[in-house]
Amino acid sequence: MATRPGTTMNTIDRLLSSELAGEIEFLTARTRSLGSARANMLLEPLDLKVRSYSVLSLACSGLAPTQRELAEFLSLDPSQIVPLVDQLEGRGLVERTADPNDRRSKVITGTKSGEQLYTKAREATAEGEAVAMAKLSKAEQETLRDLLSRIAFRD
Amino acid sequence: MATRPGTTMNTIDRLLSSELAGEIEFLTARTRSLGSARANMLLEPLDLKVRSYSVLSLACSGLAPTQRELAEFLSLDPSQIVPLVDQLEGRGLVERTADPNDRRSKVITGTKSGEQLYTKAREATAEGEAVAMAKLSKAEQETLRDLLSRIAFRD
DNA sequence: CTTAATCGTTGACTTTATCAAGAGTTTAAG
DNA sequence: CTTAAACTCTTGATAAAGTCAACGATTAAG
Repeated sequence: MATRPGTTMNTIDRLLSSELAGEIEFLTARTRSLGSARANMLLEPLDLKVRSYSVLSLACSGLAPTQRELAEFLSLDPSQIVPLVDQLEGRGLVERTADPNDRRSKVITGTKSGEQLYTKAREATAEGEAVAMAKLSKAEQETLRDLLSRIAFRD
Repeated sequence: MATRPGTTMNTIDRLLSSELAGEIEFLTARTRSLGSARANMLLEPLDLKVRSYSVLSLACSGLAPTQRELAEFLSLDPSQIVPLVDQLEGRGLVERTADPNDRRSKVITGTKSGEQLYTKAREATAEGEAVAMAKLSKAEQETLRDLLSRIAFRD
């Protein structure tokens, strides 16, 4: 399928007719690439990245996750959680507490200043999300959230 | 918000009530992480990964993309395209051709054997997509594709 | 003709991903 | 109770991916 001569088309519009452009795998990859780039920009003034923000968010959720749980939920290797928590703990934003029920595990919880920073960070990611979904109606946004949630957590 | 004692909950169900679990940014990141892991598994017998598959797909699309266009469409740095094309070209799957209109650019096109491999690879990724979207109705699948496409290519 | 901009490529460097092994803790079996 | 197996965090090695500046060749602008 060739481009009609005479029409000026940018790269994206041209390749949009490819089979790849219709694949969910590709669409999610591109969406998350653009989204995390923007989120990282918005989080930079707070010295956070998407990764550290995600850990901080769960730490401040009141759900008292262990590092193992963070790794599973965030699709990361347990060994990747260690330096993330190290850094946040070093800044006084989260705390490691030995789980009294199972002293192998360490529960990660947000400190006061951790929660204060999280509040600001949450505003940043909310803004990023608003920008990303600007072209969707509120109803469509909720539909997208529901559909993605169901395929991200099937099982 | 604490878990009711007496109920046994796995990690994912517990953390599903977190604020993070409702963020599009997080949902797309998790979806693509699970999806690309599965796609890589299914593509492994063909000695392809999601990355090389994507390049092969666009090379076989008939749209004759340049390396620059591949980079932009795939959200990659131009320097990352080089070894990807090198590898595919070394296997005789794609060809680099100097663009006659602009000899700075190199157009990437699939060879006969490249197209044959792409046919098989496309079946693999289609199966992966079917697994990922198993819990969604056909109508919901098309809705998801449309919504994602609109936020992946806004502008 | 000169200058600036673009494309592919290379190389250096940082970040992220993957994997095996170890110390401490808990669970299960005998 | 004791021993073996399984689990959690941590470390370290290694591979893969991302970022960025610079260069030769080519094209576009003035």
